[in-house]
Amino acid sequence: MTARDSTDDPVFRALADPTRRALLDALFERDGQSVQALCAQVPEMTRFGVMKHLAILEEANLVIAHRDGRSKLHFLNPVPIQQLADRWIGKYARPFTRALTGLQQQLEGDTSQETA
Amino acid sequence: MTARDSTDDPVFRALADPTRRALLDALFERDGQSVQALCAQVPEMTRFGVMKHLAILEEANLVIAHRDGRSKLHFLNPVPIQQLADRWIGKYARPFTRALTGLQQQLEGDTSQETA
DNA sequence: AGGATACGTGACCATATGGTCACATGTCAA
DNA sequence: TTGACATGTGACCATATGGTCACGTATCCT
Repeated sequence: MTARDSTDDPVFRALADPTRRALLDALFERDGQSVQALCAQVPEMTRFGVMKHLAILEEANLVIAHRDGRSKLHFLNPVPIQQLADRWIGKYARPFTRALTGLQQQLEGDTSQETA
Repeated sequence: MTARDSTDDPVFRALADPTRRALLDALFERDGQSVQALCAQVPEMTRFGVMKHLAILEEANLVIAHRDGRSKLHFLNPVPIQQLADRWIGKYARPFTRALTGLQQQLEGDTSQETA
């Protein structure tokens, strides 16, 4: 339920491809790269493939780009990943917290675990 | 580079589907559910579809399952998500840290930003 | 102006993916 | 031991996805 109508679905999907993650890594190393510069870092693929991946990253708002003269510069936007970490991954990546909330629920007499 | 030969690619791919995330959520709410119980929480899909998704989650090690009599019980395994958070997402979800390292590089006279 | 450079678009193809079904297997309980 | 129940398998199909290409447009430099 919470996961299906979530707005960060495009982010999850964008991150699912290793080439796209490689592009993010490249931008992490050096921000504001052009299409060409990014192509050079993914040599096993043509420019068109890279451009498609960049478009997907842009749609997921993971990359922000603007033209500068005849080249287009790409900048990494960490905000969606931040949000993912905050409102989804953190939920699973904190079994510690989870154990605590579970304990707290028991102490407070919460019986939601028993329904169905 | 770092992202492409990464071993948590199956985890990323598994998380890319909203149905799969919904299944994880369901297991988060109540652990150790059978296929049937999980099917009941994804009513828009047949049992076979759910089983396929569960298989993918198992392959990604996000779900651990074992048979119990004539039913198969599924348990959430948060470890892969933990690792994802630790060695990938945290890198982007800490612009604070990043700003600091960037500043440090500048202070140390690091010129890697200028190459190409 | 004119050529070289850099990016954009649409068509196109192969394959991966999501989903369903008929059928088979294993398990419990009367 | 029979039947109902719960899961497993393989084939199968439609579409989404990843990738390439021919061609077009915008920009810079001389």
